[in-house]
Amino acid sequence: MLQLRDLPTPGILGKFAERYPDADVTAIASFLYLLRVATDLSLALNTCLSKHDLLQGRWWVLILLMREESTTSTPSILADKLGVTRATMTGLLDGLEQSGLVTRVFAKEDRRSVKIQLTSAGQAKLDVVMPDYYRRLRQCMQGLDEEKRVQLQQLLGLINQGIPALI
Amino acid sequence: MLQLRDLPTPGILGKFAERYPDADVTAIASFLYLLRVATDLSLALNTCLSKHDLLQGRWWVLILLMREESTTSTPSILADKLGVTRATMTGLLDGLEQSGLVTRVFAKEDRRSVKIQLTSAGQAKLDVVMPDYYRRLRQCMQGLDEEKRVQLQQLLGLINQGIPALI
DNA sequence: TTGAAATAGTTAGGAAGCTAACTATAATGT
DNA sequence: ACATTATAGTTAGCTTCCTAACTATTTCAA
Repeated sequence: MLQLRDLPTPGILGKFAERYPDADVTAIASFLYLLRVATDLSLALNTCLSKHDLLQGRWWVLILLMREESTTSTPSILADKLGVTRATMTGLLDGLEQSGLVTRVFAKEDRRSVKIQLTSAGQAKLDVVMPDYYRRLRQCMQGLDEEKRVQLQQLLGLINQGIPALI
Repeated sequence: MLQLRDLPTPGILGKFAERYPDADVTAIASFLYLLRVATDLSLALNTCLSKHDLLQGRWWVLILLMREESTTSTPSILADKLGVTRATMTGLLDGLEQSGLVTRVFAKEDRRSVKIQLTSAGQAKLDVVMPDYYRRLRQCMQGLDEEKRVQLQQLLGLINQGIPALI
């Protein structure tokens, strides 16, 4: 995502704002810091997951399956929910199937389709990973009380509304 | 980064919190929403940049060069500032050099080293891209007044302090 | 009812990141 | 002085994402 380690100093922002009058320095600073913190969170999450032989893509697939009453879904639904292409989902499922965490079951009602089923090994994997992840996340966020968490979500909501303007 | 489109509903979070008592539902919701908004911002930024035949990696390199008084740097310094490996930087610079936006100049004082120089075409590219980017970013962030921007940065700072606990 | 269009999943090939190994040069320490 | 170590940059091969093209099946419409 945002690899940039070297966020602009006020001095640099000022210099750029001089050449480019459209620059809104506090908007830029907030935007870059948001991307930076989110990137660091995502990297930390990956580090945490890789201790359990998982990365975000495969981990999310397991969680999406566990959300279902039947612990079952299809590649295309999973792809939509995860925001990846079906081609990418094929690869993720290949990996998970090889590790024995999910199985492909051919559907009878629509022979184009495949059901993806969380295996007991997959559920067992989640039962190890999730408590670890939740414990760490609780610690990570303990600096924000409930009020601040609500505040943060409101501010993020405002930015979210602005995203279409960026495209 | 976070591809997940389908953020957990309160109901799903409750179900998971039942099975995994370590879950802190407001922490999880804030964390996921932060990752989600940041991901959407990053995707939107890429969309904006790709209209100018750039992606984030190469664009940041141009900006880092422009920050320098001499519009000059070296691959390893650029790699450090961008948070990528030197191998990745080699690839980015290959692309930028092919497009004529930077040049490699062999250094006399240390013959292991190469100076990377922003070309006038590179500067011209920035002079087109940056105003567009700044204009869009201003619009995107206009829902937050100065006070809210400060608040956001403070909240992000608190989360940032917690990141080591996640690793 | 059968030809066209839509849908599910996979495969092939490309982009951009990574690590590890390599070459060349410089710095260091005995 | 010269062997060792460190540094600068590149190359090679891996991963994981993407798009586009493909196969198989189902749906729809004249």
